[in-house]
Amino acid sequence: MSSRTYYVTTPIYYVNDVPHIGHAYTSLACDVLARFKRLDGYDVHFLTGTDEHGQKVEKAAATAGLSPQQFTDKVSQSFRDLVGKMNYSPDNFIRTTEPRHYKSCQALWEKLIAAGDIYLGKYAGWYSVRDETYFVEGETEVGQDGKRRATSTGAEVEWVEEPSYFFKLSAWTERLLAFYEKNPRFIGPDSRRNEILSFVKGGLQDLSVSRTSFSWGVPVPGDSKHIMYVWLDALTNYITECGYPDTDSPLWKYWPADLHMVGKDIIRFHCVFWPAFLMAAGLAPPQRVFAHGWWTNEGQKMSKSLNNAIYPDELVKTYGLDPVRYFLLREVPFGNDGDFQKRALIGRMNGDLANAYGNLCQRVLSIVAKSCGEKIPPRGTLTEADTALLDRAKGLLAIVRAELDDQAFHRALTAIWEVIADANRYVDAQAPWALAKTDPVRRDTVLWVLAETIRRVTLLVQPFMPESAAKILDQLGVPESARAFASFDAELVSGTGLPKPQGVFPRYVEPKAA
RNA sequence: GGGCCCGUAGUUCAGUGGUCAGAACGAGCCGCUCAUAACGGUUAUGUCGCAGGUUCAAAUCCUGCCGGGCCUACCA
Repeated sequence: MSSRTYYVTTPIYYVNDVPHIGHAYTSLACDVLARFKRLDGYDVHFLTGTDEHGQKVEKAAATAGLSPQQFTDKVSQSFRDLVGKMNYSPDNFIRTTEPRHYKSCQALWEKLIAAGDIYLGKYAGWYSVRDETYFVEGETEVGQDGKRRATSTGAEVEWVEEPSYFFKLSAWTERLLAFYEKNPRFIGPDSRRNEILSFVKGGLQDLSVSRTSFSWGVPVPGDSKHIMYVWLDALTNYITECGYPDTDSPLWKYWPADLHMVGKDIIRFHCVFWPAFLMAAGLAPPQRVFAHGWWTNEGQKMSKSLNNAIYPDELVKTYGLDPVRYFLLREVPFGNDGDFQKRALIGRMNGDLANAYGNLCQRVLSIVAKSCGEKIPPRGTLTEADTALLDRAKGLLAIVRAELDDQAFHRALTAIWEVIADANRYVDAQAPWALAKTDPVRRDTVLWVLAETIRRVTLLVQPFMPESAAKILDQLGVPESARAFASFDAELVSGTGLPKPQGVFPRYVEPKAA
């Protein structure tokens, strides 16, 4: 294994929800990076899992007539199932209810206590019984009747105080700003970085990191009335996985993580609280946190009341797995919000996959099958047009590598598809079907150049569409041992026997309206 | 209220001072026939949100306005 490690994580998903397209999207992005880095020779660790503590879970379990543990066992499984359905390749699936995680959280807690960054205080605020939540003063207003209510929900609130441990976040403002300054790539995209910066510059308040109002959580060491704040608990999963507190663990080599992929809603926890916790405990913060955007459904926000959430299994069933994977990362600049449109998905599926890429493979491979004895044709002298196309294909690896290091999936794919378009132009310009009669030697060379171009393109497609890419590489006679990027420059060998070509990307035809 | 971002062809977007403002998809026309009726060539479409200003020169910088989005702490 390579000494270059790459540790990428999804957020751990909160089990009070069934997996929808948002979860699928985050994990997909991580999966593509993990697969790419493995092919590129890194020692990769890809982690996903579920966050299983908190009041909502405790309540939902009670409603379902289950113990919290039974309840989370059940819901956690639906996220585990998503891994298979979407063909993700995590190295592990962590759950915050695992004993090793309790140990890790408590060890971190004790470190923070020892460092003087956690103290016992009082948590006070405007509590709404109906909403079961606290509001800060600014989120409430006093009505005509003299009663104070939460502005957002309209529920009456009362002043409540409870003992709570606090993390001295206020003391970290300057150190965090210095950290962001020194690590300009810590937060992506830039728009989010700006938001975090202005948030932190506004000054930080101490953070309540324990609760006494419910019990489904990690107990605070030495004070069993308290359980840990779910975010302190949840974030810690990233180091639990690496063996914390045992820094001699074989997995500790992966820390600090190269990338925490998150949705834009949880960026603050990852970019402010998490590095502060880690630095306070004397641990290195992650290298980078990237926040992607949200999907809307045909222009509308997805919500429970509209009942318009998009579920990955339904998409996969209708359109196939790889087209969905491709669409999600190609359609929208990663980091922006995106609108999910059926029409757009079908357009990508038919235009980019079936017509451009699939048909390119098919038209080339079928001539090879018919005219070259089902073998990789011999390669003759290369013309300028040949080397021009081959050079563009060769250059793709460096481009895709750079784009993916910026999480610019859409740009990586655009670059690959430009070469596919070049290849289609090249087919028309060279017209191998005409060369069959006039110059079969030249025809063979043209076909070799095309097959070789498809090989390079397809190696790079692997992380995005693993199954489809594998089928194409099979049809090109590329052995599995030659599919990592170490073999990127190992050109096709003339004379290699080939199987019968078969279409890999079917066109999508709308079923007759019911 | 404060802060950040956006408004460019039918659609999605690229373009941060300087050739006639670009791409993709969609549309029209032409070509090809190897291929999943796929592929290639070509044409057309824009008061670059509005109004001022700076400059030899602005989609690109500044100001104001209109429209839209996001952030503004313990509820994941």
